[in-house]
Amino acid sequence: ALIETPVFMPVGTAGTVKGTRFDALESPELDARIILGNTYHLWLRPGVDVLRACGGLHRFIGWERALLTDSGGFQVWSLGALRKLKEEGVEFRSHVDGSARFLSPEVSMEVQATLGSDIVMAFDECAPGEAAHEVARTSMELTARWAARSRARFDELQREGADAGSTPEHHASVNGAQALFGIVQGAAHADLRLESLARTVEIGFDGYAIGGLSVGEEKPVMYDTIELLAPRMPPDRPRYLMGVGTPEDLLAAVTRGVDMFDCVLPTRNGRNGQAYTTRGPLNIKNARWTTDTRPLDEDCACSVCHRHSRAYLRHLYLTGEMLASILLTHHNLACFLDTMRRVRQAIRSGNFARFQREFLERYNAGVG
RNA sequence: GCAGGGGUGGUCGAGUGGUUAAUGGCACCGGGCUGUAAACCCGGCGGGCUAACGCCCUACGUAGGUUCAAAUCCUACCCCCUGCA
Repeated sequence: ALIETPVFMPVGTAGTVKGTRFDALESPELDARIILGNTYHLWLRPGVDVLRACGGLHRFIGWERALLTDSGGFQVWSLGALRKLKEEGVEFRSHVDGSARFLSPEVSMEVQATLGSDIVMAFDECAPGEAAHEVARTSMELTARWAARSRARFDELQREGADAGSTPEHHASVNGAQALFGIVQGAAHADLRLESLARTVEIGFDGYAIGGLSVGEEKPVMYDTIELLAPRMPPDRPRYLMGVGTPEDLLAAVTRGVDMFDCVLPTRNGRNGQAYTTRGPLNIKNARWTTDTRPLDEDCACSVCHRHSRAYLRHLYLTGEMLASILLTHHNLACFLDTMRRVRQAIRSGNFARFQREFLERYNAGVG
C-alpha cells in the first residue's frame, strides 16, 4: 500500500469502522488508505479460528487496503478493572462473557499474525497519564521487556510465514509480509520517555509509536511529550501518535513531527451527535438547529453536506434513526481525512505554518 | 338512565392525611466522549427573584368543606372508560 503522511487512520476495532461501509472508506471522497483493527476484540470475537479459516482480517472484512492492528495493550489500560498484570502477560476477564483469558506479547503477535495486518503493534502497557514516576518506570520497563519479546516472537512468525494475509508478492517486499512498530511509554516523565525511546530504538522496529497519551493527562503535557520525542525518533521511520486526537491535536502533533494518527473521535462522536467542522465542533442535538437548512459545514465538500441540512440530521438523531449515526460518521471522517489531505498539500507547498494558523483561526471561531 | 372503575406535572404512570414541587419511564433541554466494554454516559427539567445560602408564588378534573395539616377524607358538579338497559 502507498500511504502518504501525515495520515489519519479511522478506527475499526471489531473489524468495522462503525457506521461506515468499506465502499465509502475507499471512495475518493474519504479515500482512507489504512484503518485499524484490534487484537483483543477480534481475539475474543470472532476468535482466531474463525479469522484463520476466513483467510485473515483483510479477506474476512473485505478490505484490500492497509490494516494496522493494535496489540491489545490499550485494553490493559482501558479494561483496568478486569485484568491482572504479571511479568508474563495479562490475565483478563473477557468483557464479553466473563471468561478468563491470558494475553502476552507472544499471544498478541500470534493473533496479529493470524489477522495478517500490514502493521503489527508491539504489546505494551499503557500507564495512566498522571502515573507517578515509580509507577511509570515500572510500567515503562515492562513495556520495554515486552517489546523485545514481541520482536522475537514476531520474527519467528515471519520466518515461518505464519501470517494469514501473506502472499508471495507480500513476502517479496522489502520488509516482508508484516511490519512491526514499537511503542514508547513513560507517562508524563521526560527522563522515562527518553529512556523508553532509546530502549525501543535499540530493539529496532519498522516504525515507532508514542503511546500513553490522551489518557487523562493535561493537554500541555501531551504536547510537551510529543515535542520531546518526535524530533528524536528515527527520521527514516514513520512516527505514530496513538489515539490522538481532535483536529487541533493533529495539527499540533504534525508541527512537532508526527506522521500517523488514529482516533475514535470522528466515529464515536459522530454516533453520539457531535459533528466536526472547519469551524469547530457542532452538537447536532442542539435546539438551535431545529429549522436550520444549512449543511453541517458550508465549506465541506462531502456528500452529506451536499445533500442534507442540520435540521434534517437533528431530526434523524432525535428520532434515534440509524441514518443519523451513519451520516454524521461519514461527515466526520470526511472532515478528518480532508483536513489531513490539506495538511499534506500545505507541507508539500511549504505553507504549513500559514495553513495551521488560518485553520485554527477559523476552527476556534466556532460554528454560526 | 343504572352499576362499577377512573381523572396527578409535556406525556405515561407511582403515590391514598404530615420533610410532596410530588418516585419512575419517556419526551424535551444542556454537557461530555482522544490506540472503542460507548448508536454511550452525566446533568437539568412548574414559575419568579438571587452572585449564592435561600425566599416567594402556583400546582394532583372543577367548586366547596373537614383538619394544626389534603393529591390523599367528605359533598356537589364536569369529563372519560367498562358492563347492563
